This record gives sequence, C-alpha cells and structure tokens, in this order.
Amino acid sequence: MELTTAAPLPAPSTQASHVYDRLREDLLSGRLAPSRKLQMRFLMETYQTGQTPLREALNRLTADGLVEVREQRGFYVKDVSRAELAELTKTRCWVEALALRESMAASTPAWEEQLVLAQHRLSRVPRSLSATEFEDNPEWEKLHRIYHRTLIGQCGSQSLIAFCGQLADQLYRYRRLSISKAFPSRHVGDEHAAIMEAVLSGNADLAVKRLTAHYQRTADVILQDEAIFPELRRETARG
Amino acid sequence: MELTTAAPLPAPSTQASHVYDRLREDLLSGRLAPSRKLQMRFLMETYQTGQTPLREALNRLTADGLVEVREQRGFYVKDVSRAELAELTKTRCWVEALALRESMAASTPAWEEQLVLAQHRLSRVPRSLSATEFEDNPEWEKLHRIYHRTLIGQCGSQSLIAFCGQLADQLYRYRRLSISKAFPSRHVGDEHAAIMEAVLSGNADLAVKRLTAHYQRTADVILQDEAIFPELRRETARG
DNA sequence: ATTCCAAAAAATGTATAAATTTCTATTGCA
DNA sequence: TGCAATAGAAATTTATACATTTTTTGGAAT
Repeated sequence: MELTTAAPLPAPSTQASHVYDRLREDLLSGRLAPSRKLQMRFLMETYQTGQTPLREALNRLTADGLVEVREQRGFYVKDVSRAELAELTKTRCWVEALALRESMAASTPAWEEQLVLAQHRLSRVPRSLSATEFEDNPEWEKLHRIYHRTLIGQCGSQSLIAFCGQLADQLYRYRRLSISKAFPSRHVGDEHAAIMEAVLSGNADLAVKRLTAHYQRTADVILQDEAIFPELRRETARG
Repeated sequence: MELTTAAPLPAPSTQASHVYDRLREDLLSGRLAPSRKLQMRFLMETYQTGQTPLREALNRLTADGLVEVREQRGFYVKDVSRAELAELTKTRCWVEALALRESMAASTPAWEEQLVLAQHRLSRVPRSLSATEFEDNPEWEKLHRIYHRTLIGQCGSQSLIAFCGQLADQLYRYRRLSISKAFPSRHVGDEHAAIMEAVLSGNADLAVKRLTAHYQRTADVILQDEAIFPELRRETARG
C-alpha cells in the first residue's frame, strides 16, 4: 500500500486551463487593457499555445464577464464604465446582503470559527507590499477573498456563492485598474473586523449595513478616479 | 440610399451559435439525458459539424449550468438530483424576490403596461397543445418566460437579470424531465394574474409571497415525481 | 467626397497528430 | 483456483496545422 493511492483531483494538467489562469490574471491586473481587441495571432505568440486551448480559455472568460465576444469579429477585453461599476456594486450589495442574512440564519459554531480564522489571518498580512507607495500584495488579496467568501459561505446555495464570486472578480478588476491612491487612508482592516463582530453578535441588520457600506466606499473611491474613466471621449485624437 | 443601410445585428450566422441553440434545446427537453456522456464523435455525427464549433457550444453550455466538463475526460450532461432541484428553487425564490422588490421600487407606468401586456398574452395561449394529455406548447413557454422576465425587468441590474435567466433555464429542464401529470390540475394562469395584481397594487410583500409560492409549488410537484429521481440506484442492472 | 471593388487580414471550421484515459487481458501471488 | 495488480491496446480527449469564409482596409472610379 502506498501513502497516496490516487490523487482525486490530479491537477488541471490541460493546457487550456493553464492559459485560462494566465489570461485571467492579465485581465484582472489590467495588463490587458479594457476594450482591447484580443487577436488570435497575438495571443498565440504571447502565451505560446495553439488556437484550441485559447478559444476554450476565452469562452470561459466570457462566461466570467471578463471578455466579450462579437460574432465573427473576435474577442475583446470587457470595457469598463462608471455606469457598469455602479451597477455591479449595487448588485453585489443586494445579493451579498441576501447571502449574508441566510448564512447568519443557518449559522453554526464551525462556521463562526471559520470566520474568526479568516478575519484573523487577513489582519496579520499587510495590505501593501511597500510602505511608501501602494503595491498590491497577492497574499492579502487571497486572504481577503477567502474572508468575503466565508461570510456568505453558509447560505446554502452553491449557485448564489458562485454568482457572488463572479461579481467579486469583475469588481476586483476595477480596483486593480484604479490608481487608488486613497486606499491607504482607509482602515479596511477595521471594517472587516466590524463586520465580523456584527455577524458574531447575531445582528444581521448591522452586519448587512456594514458590509454594503464597505463595498460602497470602495466603489466611491474608484468612481472618483479620473484616470480610469476618461471624461470626454476623444476617439479621434484631436482630429 | 437604401432602406436598410446595415443590419446592426446581422443574426448569429456562425455555426457554433447554431449548434449551441440545437444542443441547448436537446438538453432542456431531456432528449439528452442527465449524466449522459457527450462524446465528440457522437455529437459530430448527430449535429453534422466539426469539433471547433462543438467545443465552443459546449463551453457556453457549461457556463449556463447545463453541461459539466471534467478535465481531460470530456463533457457530460449535468446530472439532476432532488437536492439540486431544492437548492435551485430556494435560490430562485430568494433572488427573484429581491429583483421583484427592486423592480417595484423603480416602477414606471411603461413597465406596468409591459407587465399587463405580457400577462394578457400569456393568458390567451393554451398551456398544452393537446386537450386530452399534456403536450408542451412552445408558444406558451416563450410567453411564460417573457412574463417572468418582465416581472424582474425593472430592477436595474443586467447581471441580476441574467442570473435569474440561468436559474430559470436550469429549472425549466427539471420541468421538462418530469412527467408532470399534475400540472393540468393547477391553475397557473390564475397564479400569474394574482402576482400581477399584487404588483400593480404596490403590495410588494404580497407579490413576493405569491411569486415564491408559485415557484415552490412547481418544485413540489416535480420532487414527488418518482420517474425522474430513482429511489435506489441500480448501477449494475442485476448483472 | 462618396461609392464600389479588390486585396489583405482575421475569424471560423476541417482534418490530422499527440497525449491521456479507459478498458482488457495477462501475469503474479495467496 | 480466485483475486489483485500491471502492462498493453483501444478509444477518446486535447492540441496543431491547414483550409475556408467573412470582415476589414485601401485605392480607384464615378
């Protein structure tokens, strides 16, 4: 008998999954700019792969709302706009409020412990890698995601959780696109602690209020970022 | 000058979209049975097309929750279960309750008129094509979908509406899979009228109560259908 | 300046090759 | 003789290369 008889999930060895991960990272980080055309030739050279895995990846990303496909004229990076940011945020507040209430209604000691752990771990990692200027910390992002996922994780609906995940991804891209100099001034750690505190005390109204305020504040900061949303459209550069 | 300068949406002329539509119809109708393996060779012969358009269609259907993909071992028709039916129904009740409330909060005369029209048109078409036994009427299904889409259509969130559409599709498959002899005994037309009446009177609580009861009743009928959910699993048929 | 036509570019689709999984049958051991 | 493990063969999924179709672009003629 071996210790490891057979890996249940033998890792996504397929090339399509690998390209999907890389493309996704480049979309979320903004390295692939909004509304940019994703030409096959360019993608094949950049990611060193064939069309089949690429099409597979692009189709999945379309479902995630990060890529847009126009029949017979190719794939494009999903465009951004103030209107969409506002709508996504509004939707996320509605849906996560719902999911959080249901989670709290179905609360268990094990779930509360998960939440305490997630919040604790998040609080122990710095938001930015650099002390002088803001520099995205992947570890923090990962733990942040887990924390918010845990909040709604007890609601009892896989599809609802998955939908929240999609909204989170799309909004995450906005955050990354924004220069977000204002972020350091916010005490997001305190906000996370305050949400958890309300959850543990069983006060659903307060927990929802704090959670939605948390999301709204983030959106407000990005909405004010002039760099990401061009005021006047200048398609033909002063022609 | 021509009358039609350029068609804004020149119809999905691509083969992938065509296969997607046909596959989708066969999945929703149950002609492709749950948990069945979708082999490329079989699909290519059945739908008379190549692999590229097929993979494209299958990937989209995976995003719709009608097909499941397992890395390196192919595509499968999404399986059904009592647990999933219950969870989908629960989620739909939650999310559509939310969307309906927001629609009503943002109500306009134009929207109310849309709703009246949708309900009227639905009421004028027979639920079944045959009077003696139940036979699915595509026209009724189409109008039914429009009616429910209209109810939540004023909520102001495209992504929320799209999510509701996905849930509707997945649940529609359960309805089609079920023999549903009990359906004729229900007066679904009255239920639709009652929901609309509550909406027009501005009573959100009542409208939501009637809408969720409407969905729950449908699920309860299907849950009792012994034909779709095998009690004991008999994988090796008395071999 | 506008329209029409031709050439180029790019997306969609087909056929073929490579890699992985699954099935089958044989071998080894109790 | 029966069971488990293993190795080889078949089938199937995944990836590549090539062909076709559609869109876009550029230029010439009206």
